[in-house]
Amino acid sequence: MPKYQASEIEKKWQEDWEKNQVYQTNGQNHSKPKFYVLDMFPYPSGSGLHVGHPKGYIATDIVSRMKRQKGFNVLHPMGFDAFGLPAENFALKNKVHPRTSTEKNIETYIRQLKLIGLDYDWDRMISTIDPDYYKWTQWIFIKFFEKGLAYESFEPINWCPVDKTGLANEDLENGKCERCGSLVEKKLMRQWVLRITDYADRLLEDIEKLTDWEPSIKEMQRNWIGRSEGAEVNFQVKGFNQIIKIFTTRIDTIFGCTYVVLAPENKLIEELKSQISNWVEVNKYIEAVKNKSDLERTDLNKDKTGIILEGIKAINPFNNQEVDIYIADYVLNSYGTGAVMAVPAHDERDFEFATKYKIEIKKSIEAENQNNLPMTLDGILVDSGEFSGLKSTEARNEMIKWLEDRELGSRKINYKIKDWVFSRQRYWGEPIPIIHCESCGPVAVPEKDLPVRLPEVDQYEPSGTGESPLANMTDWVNTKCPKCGGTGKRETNTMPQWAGSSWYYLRFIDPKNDQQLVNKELEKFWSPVDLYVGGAEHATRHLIYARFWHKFLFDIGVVNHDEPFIRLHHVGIIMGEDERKMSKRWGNVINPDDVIKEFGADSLRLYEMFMGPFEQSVSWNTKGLVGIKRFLDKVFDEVNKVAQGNLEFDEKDLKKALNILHKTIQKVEKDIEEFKFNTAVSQMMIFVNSVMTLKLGDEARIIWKDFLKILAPFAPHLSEELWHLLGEKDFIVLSSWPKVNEEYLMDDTLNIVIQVNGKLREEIEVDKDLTEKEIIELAKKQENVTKFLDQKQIIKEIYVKGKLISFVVKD
RNA sequence: GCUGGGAUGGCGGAAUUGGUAGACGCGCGGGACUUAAAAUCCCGUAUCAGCAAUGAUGUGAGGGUUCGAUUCCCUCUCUCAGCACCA
Repeated sequence: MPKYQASEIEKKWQEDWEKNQVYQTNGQNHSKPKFYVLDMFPYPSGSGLHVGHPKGYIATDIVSRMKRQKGFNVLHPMGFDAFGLPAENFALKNKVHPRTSTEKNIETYIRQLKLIGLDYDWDRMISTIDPDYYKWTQWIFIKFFEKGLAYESFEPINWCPVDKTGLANEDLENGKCERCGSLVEKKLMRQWVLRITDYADRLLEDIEKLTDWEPSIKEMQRNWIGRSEGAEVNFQVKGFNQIIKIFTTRIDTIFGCTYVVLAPENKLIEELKSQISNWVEVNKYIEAVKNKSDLERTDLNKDKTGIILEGIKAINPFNNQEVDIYIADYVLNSYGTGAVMAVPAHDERDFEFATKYKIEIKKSIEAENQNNLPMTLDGILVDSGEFSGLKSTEARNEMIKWLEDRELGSRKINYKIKDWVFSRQRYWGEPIPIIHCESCGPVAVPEKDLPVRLPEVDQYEPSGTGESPLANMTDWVNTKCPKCGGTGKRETNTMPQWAGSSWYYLRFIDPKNDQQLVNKELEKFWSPVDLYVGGAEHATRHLIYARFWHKFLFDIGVVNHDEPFIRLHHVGIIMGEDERKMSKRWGNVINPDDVIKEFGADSLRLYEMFMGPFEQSVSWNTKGLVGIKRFLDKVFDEVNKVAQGNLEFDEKDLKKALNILHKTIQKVEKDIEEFKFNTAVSQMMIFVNSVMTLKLGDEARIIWKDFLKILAPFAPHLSEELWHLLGEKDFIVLSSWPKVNEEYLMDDTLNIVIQVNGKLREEIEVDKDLTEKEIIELAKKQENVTKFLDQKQIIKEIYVKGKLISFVVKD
């Protein structure tokens, strides 16, 4: 008998599949239903793939193969997100041009991915660094610019001193740079910003439409967008024209307001400067705050600090009471109006501050059994003038109406999400297609001049001055204004890593189109992406950005749907054998190439699916692979026996085999749909363990062929080999998925469990045609049941059809 | 602090309209084959008592609903992830 030689088999079929182009998507065939399944494309780092990376790719591969077998026109493409910091830093470190190193890395990735036997249509591969690709990234930017959604801003932004670039809010983790972990500084600089806040409401509301997304990811997005409903209230500065606008979600507590706080960066302070009698001290405080890092400022454990503005008072519009004005760094300038009304009795932060600075604490809400201050729950208003006695919820509506009638404020919704800081002071990114003209201001590069190619430079290290390395390229920078023909300078900032990935899924539909971003008819057929799989770390980054761009493209008529991804699954991380994240630093990285060499790609695929629930993180365990290899060995040996023929036959066994086969088809199909790959694999093991003991004669060929068809998405190479061994000429990967025959699913007998007072006492096997009455009578006769029924009164008999009988007895 | 998950044998994990807890795999114990080893095959494997039949206990802790709870409700502990002075 031959032995299962994975590497030979895999090489042979990979070459054969490629030669016959079995995985090429026919983009024009719209007669079959479509299925677009997509992996979050990787950025090709220098260290290549480790075994954790392909887990999600294997899952989508299995789904796409099953869908193909079920008659769908499948689109399953792969590409590379090749711009951005990691690629550039790798290149800097290794003293090569980023393009050279990136292209080399892409080659490595493709080689590794091909070894795994994934069914990508490589003809559609895209790379974000390809000028034919980033032409359209730039085109989208210009559309944003034309619609006023891309604008220049001069506000202070997050600046990473190590990576030497500005960052978006989404690029931070606990006040540190998500890439390199350095403390982020505030830096005042010119930057391009995308007005994502204009879409905040739609991004939030449409989460409801994403019924096939995991709830956890949706919740993260909701929190990130952070909508809060409240009111803006005008507090006039006594005796002056200036108005302090504050934002609050708890206007019902306003009669308890005893002071007002401005953020140290609030521009109003400069206007009030001349009225502030202790300006010297105040200015000192503001300077001190400026020198603090963001992390110091936002440290929750620290004491709250602030300073009173002497000489001025604010007036509470509801009761005309004069209250003190403070500045304090616990108020953020970047949220709401950068000013708050402080109600120490009903807000923890205000309470802490008021206690420290001995400010009056005035109660205006009462709730049952809540006597301790601060009391932050809703309740009944007290000492609140005409609003006393109202419930908080009612009061909020009434009081906003009151304000609006008098034009002293209005209903207001605020979001935590900030506009997207979109420029990077780095070399390796898409140039922002803008020309600055002395007379016209910033002007978009005309569409016919796209792409604006990233020039080749010798020095691409970041300058650290806030200028992009491109600024030194005078030949490139100096140009003509497309509008007036006068002298112009090119924008030298580049786009962030996230730009290219915010729309790439559209390009796969029509990757070679140089006339438009995507053909609208093709887009209509293929969009949206039916299944999208990738890491959970993208929940509030890539996935929000991509939804934002997609909605914009929808608004300008480029796409036909307003959400890009119908169904989303996140893949759980594979940890090292030491239960730490796989990393060079820990020396626990496992390379798929090595695993494939030793066990074969099919074993790797099956093992990664069998390890545990798909979404959960699990540790790698090489011993676990042994079990999978044994399983595939068994399949190989059994089918070889079947191929040799001369097997014994038993009619009863055939019935059993058909029963287990069809149960397996049904379960595997359902499990793949539900992303429960681990139980699909166990079911296939159950099938093999039981069928290998049966006498099936020549019928075995039929049984095993059907089984190979459902094994094929998991272990395509082995299945293909054995399929041909059983005499088939066409490819199994193009065969049709077996249909479940209900007739074979029926069992002849039922196992009925008998309980007495809820305790399991006996199990009986009965004919499936017996009536309820007959089964109960039979149950009562069982020795181990009579034992417990004896001398007792049966007060209840419960029968769960086909499953269980429960007697309830009393002495 | 807020939000969302999770806790089941020695290990990874199964079990959903409340109905046989521990499927499948690893590991471990015993046996067969072998001069021997590996591989392979067979049997066993939650805990306690028992030769066994069987009985008792058992799904993070405590309570509740129910004939019956890993599953539903209440209280709590631990843990993972995301956000975090967002007014």
